[in-house]
Amino acid sequence: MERRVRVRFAPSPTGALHIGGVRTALYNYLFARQHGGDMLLRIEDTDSTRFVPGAEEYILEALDWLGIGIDEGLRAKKPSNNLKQGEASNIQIESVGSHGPYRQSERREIYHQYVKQLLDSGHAYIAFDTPEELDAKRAEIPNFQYDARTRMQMRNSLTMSAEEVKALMDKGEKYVVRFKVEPDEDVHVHDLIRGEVVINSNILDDKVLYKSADDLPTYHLANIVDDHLMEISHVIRGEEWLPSAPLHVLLYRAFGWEDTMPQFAHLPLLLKPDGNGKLSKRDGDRLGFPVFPLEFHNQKDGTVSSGYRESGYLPEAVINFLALLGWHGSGDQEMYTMDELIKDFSLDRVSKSGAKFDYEKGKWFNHQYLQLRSNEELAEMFRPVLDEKLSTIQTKTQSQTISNKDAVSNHQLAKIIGLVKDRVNFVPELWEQVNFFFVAPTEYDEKSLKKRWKEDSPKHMQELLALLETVSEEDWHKNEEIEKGENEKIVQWELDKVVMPWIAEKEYGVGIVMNAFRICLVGAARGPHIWNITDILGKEETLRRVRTALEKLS
RNA sequence: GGUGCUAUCGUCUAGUGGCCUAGGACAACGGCCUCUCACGCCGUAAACCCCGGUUCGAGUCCGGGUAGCACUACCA
Repeated sequence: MERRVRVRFAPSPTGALHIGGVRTALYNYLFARQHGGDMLLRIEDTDSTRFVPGAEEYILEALDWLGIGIDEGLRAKKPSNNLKQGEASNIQIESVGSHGPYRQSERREIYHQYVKQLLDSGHAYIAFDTPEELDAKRAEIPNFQYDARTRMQMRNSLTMSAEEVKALMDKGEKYVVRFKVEPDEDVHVHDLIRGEVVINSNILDDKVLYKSADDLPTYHLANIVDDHLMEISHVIRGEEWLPSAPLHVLLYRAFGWEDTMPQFAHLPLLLKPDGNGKLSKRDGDRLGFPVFPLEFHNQKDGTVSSGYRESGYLPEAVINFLALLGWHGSGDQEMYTMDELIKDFSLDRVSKSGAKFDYEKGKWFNHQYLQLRSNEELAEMFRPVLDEKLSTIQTKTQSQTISNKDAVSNHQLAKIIGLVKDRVNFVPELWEQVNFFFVAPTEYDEKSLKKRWKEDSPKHMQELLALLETVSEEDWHKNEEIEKGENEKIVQWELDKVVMPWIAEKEYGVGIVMNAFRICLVGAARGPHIWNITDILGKEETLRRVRTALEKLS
């Protein structure tokens, strides 16, 4: 039977969406798109005590930012990519589709019906054991498990008369509904990634399916009922669910839904970069990289978690990076657009073993995608960073160290960024590369001075100053592209034609003069090509900086 | 403790019995380019967990060890 592909991402709103969860969402999305199916988003909020306000919005906004589209269920109503850092999310949530509601807390009545079905068919029973009683039992008996061996010693509807049970329920006694697992049976789970997994039912316990305390089912029941009702064809989720997959198979069987049971695929876990174990929020804090897509302000515990977006990551880089963590394409390709991923994705190319989170590679991906963005786009992204930096400097120094601050047009900024973008991994890092264009050096890098500022340098700079003063404003910026060899171009600057012959004639040495000049302009021996710098700075500012340096360094 | 999953360079991985003298990418290292720092380009180093078995032939199949991870809640 060819079934329409319908997959779901079903997070719990218990905080920020973990990067591992993002990858799960991505794989689901790629699978759905590839098969022309539906990607649903369902919120699994059956644990009312762990609900964190804002988490739902956060999840939807994160997926929206990354371009992981939702066809059905809950999704962000309008994209909001222009949030300032730290600003609370203001997204609207909309619900689309005919299989709703898509929040489990809004599906109580539906679950009642199915709990009753299991009770009536004898696949489940009511248990009155309190958490305290269970704790006592666990303390008393090592490895205690509520199952076929022990349930007849407990307080439940199997050991009590119907009248007793009814009396207790009428009295308002809290109870749970437990799944009655039949012993001595090998349960087979067919996993698309791992193949056949067999577990004996003896090791399964009688899982709680429903708790009367908050009138909500537990994950297991809600999950199976919803996946069935929502006609989910494939369940793609983290490996941590593999041990409970047999229970889920048993549930499908108990409901009589085995013929439409979804196919399972359990994804390998994302591991800590160092040592072992699952990647956690704390690893991010400890090792200094984000574990969440977006910055998150947890209203419940007051913590703030850094995000990829706020750290300067491009969504396409995060997607590419995540896609390759646990999956590999059919060839040696590393750079993938979302469309290419959709084409090439395949569950049987998902690896079985956990993947250590390699943050360095993530940086490399961002570098690659940054180069692909236009200078204008980058200028737009960098503008807020620049404004902030400049205003702090201005208030801090109280002095007018900022040259042409107000004159930085988008065009000019884009031009500057074009000179340096290939040396940064992140947009905010641009500042370290371009700061000298906006702020004249007030001090000079010691190491550079030691190596590049020689005894003769002041004399050289005096002469260079005199020479440069003779250059007309027009010639100052003049340059032309000339062919050099096969499809290689070189920019020939007019200033080069003026300065180089002078150096040659005086036999000063290009390196020593140019580096001293560079120190005057930049404050250190770094930066783009010198004539690009003089071009951006302009004649007046260039000469001013040389004079300043001469004063300070002579 | 029990159950399950997993096991190739430091890391992500390719590899589905001969194409493997084990390939690619990140990181590292070296060189080239060059007025500087980068980028880029070129190159180097770097791995089949162990022990058996099957086979003419094993990274690849099987068994056993070992190790790592996950699960073992009225959490998901």
